Amino acid sequence: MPNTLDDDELAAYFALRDAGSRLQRAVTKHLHGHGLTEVQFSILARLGGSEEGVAMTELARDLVITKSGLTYQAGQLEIRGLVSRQSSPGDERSILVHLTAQGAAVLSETLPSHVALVRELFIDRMPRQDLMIVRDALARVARDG
Amino acid sequence: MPNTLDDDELAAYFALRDAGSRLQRAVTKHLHGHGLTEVQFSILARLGGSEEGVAMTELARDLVITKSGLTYQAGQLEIRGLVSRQSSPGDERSILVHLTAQGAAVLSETLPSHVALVRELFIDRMPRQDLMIVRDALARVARDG
DNA sequence: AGCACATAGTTTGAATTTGAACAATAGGGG
DNA sequence: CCCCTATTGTTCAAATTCAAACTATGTGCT
Repeated sequence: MPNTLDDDELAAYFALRDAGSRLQRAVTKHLHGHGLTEVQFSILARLGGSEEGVAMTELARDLVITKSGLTYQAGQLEIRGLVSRQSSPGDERSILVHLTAQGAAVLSETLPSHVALVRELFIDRMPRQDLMIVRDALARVARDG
Repeated sequence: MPNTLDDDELAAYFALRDAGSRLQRAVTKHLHGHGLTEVQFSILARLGGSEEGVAMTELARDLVITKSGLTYQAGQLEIRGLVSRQSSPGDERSILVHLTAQGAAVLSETLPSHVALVRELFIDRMPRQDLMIVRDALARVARDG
């Protein structure tokens, strides 16, 4: 394991970092047109798949953001009426975050064009076979264990 | 081009976003131990390959950050004596940023373990053949033109 | 029960990032 | 040369992010 990267390795590393940056930038710009930051959208998207609500800590872990950052953004979304927070029946410390009807409406307004953008910038730029390899390869990156 | 993503496509999208997040998080943590933010490190790394200096706008474009953000971080690095700024001989508007000797020292202290980390978390987690596919596929993501 | 430790979420203040407005220089056409 | 527009970099205020300290609740052990 030498402490240098050859040209191919360096190119792969930069490709990953640049692809992530460029895609994030494009997505951020698109979401801004819908009045959402990327973090806010990812919160709504994650809540969209859960009728029972999601606890703050789990939400922060899933979205790879800090707990304090989530507290701030959950507060912003709550002010706008897109999510609600209620303490968990089982654990008095835990707060379950839910999508409100209004939040669900914003999500379904935003999701189709978000998906179209992801398809245009990422999915449709490579053959399906390569996409599968990328999926499996990236799933192992920086994964614990 | 439907406005939904099938399971494979969704998995690939999340794999890219999550891989980027996890790798960034690990890299950020490592660099913090060397007294650098990721943006600061990327500035030093980019300057490391250029003896003539790099203009602010070009630097911001290469690193996919805003110009004002770069102004701030270049100022931080200049205060610490790691970079210097001087107006370009050719264009009076342009500012060329250079690595100082001290900046080069910090870079060469940090780079080997950074590279080792990238190798451990990314490069060494997939066969070389897949790495090449990932490199080529990601190079096309969200690329203009 | 009582104590120690772990976990959930918030608060706080500082650092960073952003977008818009701004000042200065460059370049092209009349 | 003069105007018009584009480009370069900075400044400013506001928004966001972070890490550390903090409060409150759960869990296990004795």
